[in-house]
Amino acid sequence: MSTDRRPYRREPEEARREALIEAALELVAVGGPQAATVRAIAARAGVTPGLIRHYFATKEELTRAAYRRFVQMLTDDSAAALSDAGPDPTAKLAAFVAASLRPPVVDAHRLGLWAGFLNSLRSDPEMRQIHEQGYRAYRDILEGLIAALPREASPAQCHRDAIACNAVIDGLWLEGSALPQGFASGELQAIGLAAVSAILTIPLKDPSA
Amino acid sequence: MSTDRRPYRREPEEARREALIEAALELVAVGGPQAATVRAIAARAGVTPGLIRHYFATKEELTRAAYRRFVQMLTDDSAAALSDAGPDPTAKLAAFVAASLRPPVVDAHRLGLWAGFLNSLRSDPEMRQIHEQGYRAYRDILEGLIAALPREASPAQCHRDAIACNAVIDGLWLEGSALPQGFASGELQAIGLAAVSAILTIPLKDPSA
DNA sequence: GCGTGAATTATCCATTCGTATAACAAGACA
DNA sequence: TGTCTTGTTATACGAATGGATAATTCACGC
Repeated sequence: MSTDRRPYRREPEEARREALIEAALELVAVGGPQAATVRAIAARAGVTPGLIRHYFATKEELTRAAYRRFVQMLTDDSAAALSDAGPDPTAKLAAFVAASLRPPVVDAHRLGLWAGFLNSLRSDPEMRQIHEQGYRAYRDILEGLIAALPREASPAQCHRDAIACNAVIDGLWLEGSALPQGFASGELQAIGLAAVSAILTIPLKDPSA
Repeated sequence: MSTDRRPYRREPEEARREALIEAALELVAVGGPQAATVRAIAARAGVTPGLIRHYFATKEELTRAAYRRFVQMLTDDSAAALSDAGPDPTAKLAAFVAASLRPPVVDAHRLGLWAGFLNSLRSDPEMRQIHEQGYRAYRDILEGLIAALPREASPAQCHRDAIACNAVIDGLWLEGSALPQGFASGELQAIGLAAVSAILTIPLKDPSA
């Protein structure tokens, strides 16, 4: 009597890793880290729990891979917004700000992911390294855009302005993601562009207008 | 033969509840929600795990009580800053902004707490209610301060300005808490005050200067 | 076609989780 | 001093956790 064993298909390594990472991200986004158990991840990826250990030595390693992919996702979205804009520095900055304040960047799931991973940063140095790398990259892009603007400002002033603009964007992102129905369509972008314009004393045209 | 049972002292109900809530908050702040197990909370509060169920019907109830206390803490700090300032609206707003951008409001533990509770908000409606209550209170205070400023601005404009200023504060709070060594002493407050001044087109004096 | 290596499943294990319940002792009141 | 209430500890239980290992079956090279 052959026992009825679950049928399966062999998949290339990259596809399986990707599916597991994707499943882990979805679970963390919705239910926090404690929802992303080995069994839940496997179920969502359509495999059995044991397979995870075949691709990742430990659950922590899968978590790190998932976080790496999350950070990558963030920077990819930023880069996409930049390449879509024209060569004008002012237009580039406006496009960057606006893209950061609408979906898919503004999204409850992303906020959940971000919060879910946050406390892992304290305990795991490797996670912290992944994090800081992504954060610096984002702020450097913003500082570069600000420095390229046609205005009189010292490098130190540009640095301070970048911090402030980054804060506006982060704060609006936070609130827009946490209370999705709290803002009208386009409201976040309009407020963000106006605030950045005020901080930099340079008018920014809404690229979507 | 009397077994050597752990000696103990009876405490008033409020003290015990408080100690358990405090222990739960500390654990969430440092290690995230998954660190706040019933056993860990009891150990940190200096009692045995069973006692928790004597004061809280379920762990979820303890979690809610802890979150309630956390939100209370936030609003208390804001209120304290307001009462310390003089009657001048401009000075009040400056004090409010500055207080929100220095310890103990800016603090890695607070950020950890906030993130730790965030994903519980989606699943638990009662938690969400506690949350929204606190959030509205905070933003209403800010909007009231802005509306009282000596300047020409419609209520709608005040509302938009409040959102933007709130975003700046939240964003700076976020970054200052996440990277404690990333900013010089007073830098966050200076940047925040400058940004709020620019958004509201009204000069704000640094209250600490 | 057919072995053969490896991807995948199945099963098991020790630990820890939240919760339930019983035993005990501390302190108030007589 | 003695009794009674109840705050507190101790112990146990079932479920779920991450991890380890053995059993299988898919798919590719020959």
